[in-house]
Amino acid sequence: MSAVERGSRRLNDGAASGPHPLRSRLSGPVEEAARALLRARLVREDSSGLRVGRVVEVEAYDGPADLASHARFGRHGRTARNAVMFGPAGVAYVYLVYGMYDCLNVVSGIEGEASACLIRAIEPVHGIEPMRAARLANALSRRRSRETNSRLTEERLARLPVERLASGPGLVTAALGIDRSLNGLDLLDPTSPLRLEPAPDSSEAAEDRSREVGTSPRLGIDYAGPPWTELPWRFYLADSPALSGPRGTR
DNA sequence: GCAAAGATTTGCT
DNA sequence: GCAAATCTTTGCC
Repeated sequence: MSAVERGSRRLNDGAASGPHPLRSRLSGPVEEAARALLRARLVREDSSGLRVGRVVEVEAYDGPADLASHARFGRHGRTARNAVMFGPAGVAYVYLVYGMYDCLNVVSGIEGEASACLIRAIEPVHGIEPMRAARLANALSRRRSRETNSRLTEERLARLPVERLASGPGLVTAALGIDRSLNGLDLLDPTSPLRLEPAPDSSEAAEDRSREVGTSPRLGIDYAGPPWTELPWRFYLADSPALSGPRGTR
């Protein structure tokens, strides 16, 4: 076997690797991409170990015509920030919102389309304590926490239920240690330090598949105006305790 | 070069 | 329930 052939095989199962199981659906219409992301595993592998979450809430953003999308900027095309949105499906688009929180999107559709899905919440599956530690480090890095009472912040986070560790777009990135340095990363590459994997073929995943999908308008996009504020482009597993809140539909 | 606003979260009233 | 925190990006002068 040549080095190239070895590189095209999975490290652990030895089977030939075909196209990524999510690639086809992520390359389709953005609503289908959003539904494909529900139940998928978001996997973070770095110096603090392995962290895995089940995607339970996403929002679809449909390219430059969608006035709620960052792809609408750039009168004559793309801007420095939204450039990766115009790339192929499966690329990470990470941006800073409100000067404080990083948000993770998965680029979808075909190249040049610039549609993407915002990961709004995950249910922690593995690496709970590293997630909690990352949330704490993130909270303490903010001036507000330092000036008020870091002891209280610490105690609150220590008691925070597992399903609240990543129950919002800014909390997903905090729990998994995701920032803008990961912008442009290929989430469909099984060797990426941040990647997407299909729900495993197990009884646990069978339960996942029976969970109902709910939809609602997207949150926090009043600036876009109708019809964009009305489209039911937020998708979530209806029974999840990890949905974003308190503003979210719980 | 400058002003305005933002795909959020938290803590206090 | 409301407003502050915080800083990058964008559009316009």
